[in-house]
Formats: sequence, structure tokens, C-alpha cells
Amino acid sequence: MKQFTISRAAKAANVNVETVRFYERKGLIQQPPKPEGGGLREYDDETVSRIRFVRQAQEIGFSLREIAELLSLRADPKADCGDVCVRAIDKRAEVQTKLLQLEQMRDALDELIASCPGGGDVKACTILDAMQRNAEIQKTTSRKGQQKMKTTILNIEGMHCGGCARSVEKLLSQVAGVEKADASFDERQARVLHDQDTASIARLEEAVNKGGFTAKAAEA
Amino acid sequence: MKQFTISRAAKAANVNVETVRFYERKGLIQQPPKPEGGGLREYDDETVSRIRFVRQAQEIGFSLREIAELLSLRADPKADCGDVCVRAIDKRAEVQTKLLQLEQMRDALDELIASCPGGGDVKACTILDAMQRNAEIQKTTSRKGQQKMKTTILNIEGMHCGGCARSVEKLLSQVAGVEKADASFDERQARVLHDQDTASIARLEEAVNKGGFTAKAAEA
DNA sequence: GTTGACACCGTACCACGGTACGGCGGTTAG
DNA sequence: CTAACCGCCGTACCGTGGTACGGTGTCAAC
Repeated sequence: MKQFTISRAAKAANVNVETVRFYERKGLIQQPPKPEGGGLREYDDETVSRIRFVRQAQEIGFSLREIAELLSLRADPKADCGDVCVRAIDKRAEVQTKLLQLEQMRDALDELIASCPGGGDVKACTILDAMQRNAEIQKTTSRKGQQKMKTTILNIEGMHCGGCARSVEKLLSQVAGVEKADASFDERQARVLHDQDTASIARLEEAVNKGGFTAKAAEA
Repeated sequence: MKQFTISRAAKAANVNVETVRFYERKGLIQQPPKPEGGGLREYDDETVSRIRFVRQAQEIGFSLREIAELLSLRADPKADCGDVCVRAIDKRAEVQTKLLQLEQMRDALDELIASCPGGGDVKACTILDAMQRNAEIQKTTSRKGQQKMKTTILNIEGMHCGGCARSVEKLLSQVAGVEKADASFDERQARVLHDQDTASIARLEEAVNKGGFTAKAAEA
């Protein structure tokens, strides 16, 4: 196991020394104790990896707070896999949402790039129009007073704790057109207030299923 | 054309009134003049769309600064499509990189969720390890003094201005293992300093091709 | 013609993710 | 022995993307 001074560790992880200290303050990494008899703190390989892990996760879109959670899960010997699982499912849903948005973006960009004559009038630029159109759609779907809001009860299989119920809520609330989602572990159910046009029942079920549960609308 | 007060406009665009004013200060939207004879400023449909466009673009990953640029591009009659195109290509490369990372992340999460027995030891958690491994890979590829650095000349087709050359540089520099990338529009070439192991010539070509150009390594 | 509700505007404040700086101390090479 | 450099630590500061607040103006309805 290699030992580093703080500046070497920072260099190895490709960050600023101040950043290392900042992460220490935030509890993302442990500040190694000073060796007995005084001297300089010794940073090990482990810590360097941890810093790299932080940057990696950050780039992907996790906040430092979330990264701290992920890290603490691993560190806590009392945590059982269920906790991790719940968080993982939450995170997966988040990641999936981001992926979809990014894909949309990429496609919009591809469209623009493909249609770009390589010069000429900006008016020919489809991306701006495309984004504009997109914005209009959002406007339409979020226009107030025209939605058909309805509450649907979904029977959910696969929840194993209250945390799972919260996961289900999160999954549901990330569906466009969902106003409110409550899930109960005890009842194995979720109650969803949603706009039927935007958030069809099929979409709700799909969203829940993607999180590893099984949802079926309860018959009225 | 509908007219709004600021608060109605804000509501229509689904943002805070203060946010509207904030965007005005940042120059993202124009503050409508007060009507002659005094009274309240009148916001129109156009402005509301613009605000929605801002949020849309933001969600997708553009910063307010970039959005302002996009908007000004559209407003500027002298801007030609090439400028927009260059920006789009830059953005696309960025988005693509993020997408790949997110996909890795999602797969790691899926692996974890699938392997989760629903309880038990955290040590069984693969995601943390997976991310760790990822970080290790980055470490290895950026280790100094062991790479086989080499300069490769790529012939590039499809560039139509100096901006395109800069795009190519950006595309190349985002490939892991690339130290330096210079592209020349006049010569239709790019010179890349890269680590042969990490950034193979095939990868370089691929990266450039994804941006809508055609790259072929020049024979030595 | 008074009472609310907004509009308007400047300024302050917030969280996030850092970066910079200044002062002290220890060590190391010349 | 002394300069230069790094470690160490606290505190200040930065840009980004907003939100909040307080005072004054304006409008509209009762």
C-alpha cells in the first residue's frame, strides 16, 4: 500500500489540494491521522481511489451529498443490502430519467447537425425550432384547468419495506403528468393523482416495473 | 398575441416571478418597456415561450450562459448556420460522453439490484465495486510515464470552416488517452498526441466520425 | 377613497462546489 | 544556517442559479 502526502495524493487523483481538504471537510473522505510523534499526514491508495470515485460519480450527475450517501452505505457495517437496494432503485430511476433526457437532446442535436447545410441562414437551423416545439408541447401538457386529473390505485408487488414504498413513490412522481403519489408498504398499494392524458395507467405501471416492482391498476 | 402581467407570464412558463426578473437581468429575455403613460409592463407569448425554452435547454444540460449564446445566435441575422453547427457538435460530444457514463452507471445499478438478495451483507454490493473499478481504469490510463505517446495525423473530410476544426479538436480531446489535438481547416488534417494503448487510432477516427466528419489516419 | 393585491426595483441572502490566501511550522538542500 | 518549499488550518472569496424581502407605485373593486 503506497503512501502519499496530501499534494501527491491530490496529484494522483488529478484534483487540487484544496479540493482534497474540501472533501475532508464534507466528510467524503477521512482525513488520515497524523502519525504518532508528529509529522505529515499519510494518504493511502484507498483514499486516492475514493477521490477518483467521487469525481467519477460527480461527472455522471450525482451531487456531493448523494455521493457521501453512497460511500457511507458501503462503510456502514450495519447497513444491510435492503437499504442499498432501495437507494439503488431510486438512483436507477433518476439515472434512467437523465438518460432519456440526454438521449432526446442528442437526437435533437443529431437532427440539427444532419440538416445543417454547413453555412447559410440561421433560420434554417432546426435545433432552435425543435427545442422551441418541445417547449410548446410542455406548455400544452402542463396547461392548467384542462387536465383530466384522476386518482388511480395501483397494486404493487415486490416491496419489502417502507423504503421500497418510498421508491415506488419516487418512480411514480417522476412520470410526467403525475401530481402526487403515495405508496403504502402495508397495503401493497400506491395511490396516484395523475393526468390521464399525459400519464396513462400503462405509463405508471411501466415506471414502477422499471424499478423492479410489479404494478397493476386495481379494478374500480 | 396574448398579453400577460409578469406574474401571469411566470405562471404560464411555470417559473417563479423572481426567476423571470433574474433572466431579465441576465439578458436571457428582454424586459418589455412600460407602456406609454405608465402602467404595468406587458409580457407576450413570445417571452413566455422563451422562458420555457430556457428551462428546456437547461434541463438538457446547457448553462444559462450557453443558452444566452444560442438565443443570441438566433437573434443575430449575421450568424450563419456554421456557428450553430459547431456548438451543436461540441454539445453532442459532451452529451454522448455523459450518456456513456450514465449507461455504465445504470448497468452497474441493475447488476446490483439484480444481485440484491433483499437483505444481507453490504459487501455483496456490486455497484460500489463497479464504480471503483471504473475509477481504477481512469487511474491506470492517466498514469504518467508509462504511456506510449505518439503523434498521429488524421485526414479529415467534412470540415467547412475553422470552427469545424475546433470541433474536431474537441471531439478528439475528449477521447481518453488523448493528450493534445490540433486540427487545421486549411490542411484538412488533425494532429493528435495520444497514448496508443488507451486511445487507438480506430477510437480517434470513431470519435471524429461521430461528430459528422470523416477521419482516416494518414499513412506514414 | 380606502383597502388589498400586484408590480417594480434594489439589495440581501441561499446552497453548491470549489479556489485562494495568509500565517504558522517543519524539513531539507545547498 | 538559511532559503525555499511543503504541510496544515482557518477563513475569505468566487461563479452559478436562483429566492426572499422591504419599500414604493399602481390598479381595481367595493
